Amino acid sequence: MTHSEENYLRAIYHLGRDGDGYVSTNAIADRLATKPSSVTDMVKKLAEKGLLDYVRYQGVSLTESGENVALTLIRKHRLWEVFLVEKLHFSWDEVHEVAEQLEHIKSEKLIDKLDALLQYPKYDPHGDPIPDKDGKFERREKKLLSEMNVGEAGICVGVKDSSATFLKFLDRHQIALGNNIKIMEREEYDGSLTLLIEGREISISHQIASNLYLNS
Amino acid sequence: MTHSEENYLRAIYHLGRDGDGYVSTNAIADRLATKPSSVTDMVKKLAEKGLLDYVRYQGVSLTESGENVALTLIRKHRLWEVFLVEKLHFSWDEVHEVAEQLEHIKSEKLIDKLDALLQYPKYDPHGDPIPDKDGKFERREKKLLSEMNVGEAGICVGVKDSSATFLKFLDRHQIALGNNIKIMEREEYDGSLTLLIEGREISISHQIASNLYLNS
DNA sequence: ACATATTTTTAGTTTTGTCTAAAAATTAAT
DNA sequence: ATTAATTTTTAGACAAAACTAAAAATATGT
Repeated sequence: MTHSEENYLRAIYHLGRDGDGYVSTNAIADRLATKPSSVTDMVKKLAEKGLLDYVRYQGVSLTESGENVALTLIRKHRLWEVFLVEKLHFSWDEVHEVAEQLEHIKSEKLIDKLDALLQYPKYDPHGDPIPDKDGKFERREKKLLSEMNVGEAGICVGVKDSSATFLKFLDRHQIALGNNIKIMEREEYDGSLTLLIEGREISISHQIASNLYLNS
Repeated sequence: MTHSEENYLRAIYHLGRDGDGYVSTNAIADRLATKPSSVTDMVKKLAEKGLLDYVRYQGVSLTESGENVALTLIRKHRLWEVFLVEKLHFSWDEVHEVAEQLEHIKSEKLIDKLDALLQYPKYDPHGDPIPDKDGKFERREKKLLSEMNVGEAGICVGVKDSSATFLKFLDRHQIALGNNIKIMEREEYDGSLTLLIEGREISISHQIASNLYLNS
């Protein structure tokens, strides 16, 4: 399994999550910043290896073994992210890039020991669940802040967009996972919300609200 | 800088250490388990980039910038080895393989933070010195056990051979870095030694003795 | 339904790092 | 010193993963 093949599988897994499972060539190309023709080539190779189901002009979906590989990668990626934040004091907007490299290190023992060092975390720094050795993970109940009603409250448990720009925005506005958030008001005109976060009152746009998850 | 290029530079650094600095094509090929013709190609490329001095049919030596790259890699490799032993409880014979992968991770911040987490160690688990950010390291005074005289004593500070087989041998015979060792007797016939290690008496062959360093 | 637009695939290149086989240079031996 | 052995380099090929440009299939709009 090469780095490149692994990157494809992880991308296809993520793209399949928010869809019916079938992923288009263009979608993969976009996500990996590559050309559709390159995707076609790679997708054929992965299908050969039994990691993908592929029908020409239709798209691909992960086979069971493909999904297993993807879940192992995601496990590694997210464990490394926890390590970087907890042990090396990286901020949550800096970890993705480095974890993307670390996830390709091949050593089962390494990842199991790392898991133990971190005391078997269930969620990464962005609130995403970490699969266990068998690829199982808790699918936590959560809902988008933008879809909640005035008066409701909850704990911030995740972000939908985990780009560095968004995460830095949250830092600047002192919004963090674990914060207690209550919706005080919704502006009809633009959908912006007034929130009570850990005692402070703050106003955020609809765009921001649609990228924050609260528990439910 | 690709993984492969980095591997060549590190290999050339190590081969240059125990020699006059000039390294032969075959020596590199052997160390990297590749063919001499491949080495010639790569060596040309690295010379193009100003990392090596290369004269056809003569061999190569690192330029200053080549040596800097090599020292950075060695720094990363050895820091990761310390991490694996200290934090993840790997044994010293298991770390090399994994560190060989980890040393290629590109993130200056990562390595500085790791250095801090480990409290700026000066030596790796095999007693080899860890270069600092500027590539400087202490060249510790040490001598081979095989070259010491009966009656002399010292602390075990390093191994010359750091292959897994040798390290496991030392484990089995309870010989570890930091141990106090005194030479009790030398057998003239085969050069084997009787040692007093931390109170225990033990006999080792010349081969073993010529791969153990004591301080001096 | 038909023409047009979009998506996907094919065909043919490129780059990187490797290889084999053969040629050239260097080193060793008698 | 000339031949033989070894080392190193060249030349040509290959696999992986990407690309461009053009062709084929699918989807869309009126």
